[in-house]
Amino acid sequence: MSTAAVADIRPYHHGDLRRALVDAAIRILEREGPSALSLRAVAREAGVSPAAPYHHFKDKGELLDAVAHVGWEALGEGMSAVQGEVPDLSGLMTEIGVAYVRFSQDHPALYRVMYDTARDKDSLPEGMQDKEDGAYCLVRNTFRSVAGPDVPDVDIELATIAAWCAAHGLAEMSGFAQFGPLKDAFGGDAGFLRAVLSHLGMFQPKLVKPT
Amino acid sequence: MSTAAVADIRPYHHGDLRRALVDAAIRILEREGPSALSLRAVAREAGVSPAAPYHHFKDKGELLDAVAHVGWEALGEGMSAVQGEVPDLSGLMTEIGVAYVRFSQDHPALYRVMYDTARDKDSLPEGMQDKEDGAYCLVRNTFRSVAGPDVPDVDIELATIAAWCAAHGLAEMSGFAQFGPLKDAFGGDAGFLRAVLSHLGMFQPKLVKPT
DNA sequence: TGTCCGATCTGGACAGTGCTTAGATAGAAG
DNA sequence: CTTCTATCTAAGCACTGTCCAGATCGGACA
Repeated sequence: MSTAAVADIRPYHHGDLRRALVDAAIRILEREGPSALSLRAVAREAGVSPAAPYHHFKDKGELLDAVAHVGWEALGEGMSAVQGEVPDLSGLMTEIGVAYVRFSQDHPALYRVMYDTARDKDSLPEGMQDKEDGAYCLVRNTFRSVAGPDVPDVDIELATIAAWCAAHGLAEMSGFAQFGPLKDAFGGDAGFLRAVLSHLGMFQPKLVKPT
Repeated sequence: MSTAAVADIRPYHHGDLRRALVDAAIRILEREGPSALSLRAVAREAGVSPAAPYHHFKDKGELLDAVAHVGWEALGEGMSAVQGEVPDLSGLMTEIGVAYVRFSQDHPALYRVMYDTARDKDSLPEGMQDKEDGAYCLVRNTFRSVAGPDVPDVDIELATIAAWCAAHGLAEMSGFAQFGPLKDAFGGDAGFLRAVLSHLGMFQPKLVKPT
């Protein structure tokens, strides 16, 4: 009878359940963390039977893949956003690193899923190196711009890998906020974070090509 | 009747079940990976009822803590072992980093558990900074030896954190071996690994105190 | 317009999980 | 030899991922 409700997203079979499930999963992730993310809970959150997801995803892993993909897109956008805000190229890499770690702090559960699903497949996350606008490409292109044209590609790739490893390690460690030396390091302004990043040679363009 | 069997570790109630459970867990971890590590599977592997572990560990998490602790001890030993093998202090940090990544490659499942159990507690892994011989202390002390006495403690700490983050990030990435640029990077000799480490300023003592 | 088809969703079931409780067992202490 | 206490088992609860038979409904085709 009340089919006229404003946002009663339940017209026929469900409209776009696949999308709704991914959204529901992210909602649970942000609200209760990764340990609460069961397939049944997602179905419950979306107001659907426990077996419904299986008509859109092969299994739970495939749902998580879709969730992770959304995460990679968001991370890529967050990293791209700082590009116009920094005047000198010298500080750009550092700010991209800050944006990366910030994302992992703002969406810790999502960030975890992004790497966990990839780990189960023994391959780098798909969304990470998507097309031209993937987050990985962004870093590599930035290195390419910062470095002179005389720097060979292999060094650019090496630098990108090193920077990515450092940022990822930093992001993981930032979760352990109670630890003495790391306390207050990742909260508030990113001063300490920038200090650690500056200790990592990769984020100083002059070190792109070490002797 | 056959109580005279050589290694029939089942004398009374079980002897030392706690230890046996941790060993069984690690065995499962190395054989089938983290996803197969259920408490019931551990009990099965140890030849004991599913409820038996609860007399030695509050819950599954506490068992994993014990497993992780064994892992941290092994990692610390692995990192310490290279100390006598490198003549110059300059290369020592790099070799410690290599030892760290190597451990994560040799025991990927155990390595994952070591960080996962810590993450649930929002604090750095306990075993990591144990006593004087913890792995973290080893790195800090090495930095202390490499750097001159004029380098303040805060910079040593900063360098240790940065190095740890970089090594951890590298260890995590080394699992994604299928990725183009990383392919062959972590296998065989550690040449590529050393190259990436050298790109990370932290592993070059001269960079301990950046301007 | 009416009928059927195929995609979508439900209800129920199965094995496996973490964990609890009540009771059995056996080593040690009296 | 009895008793006590730590250890272990059996049975069961709520939950999970996954599959299956059947219900439902939108759209295509007549």
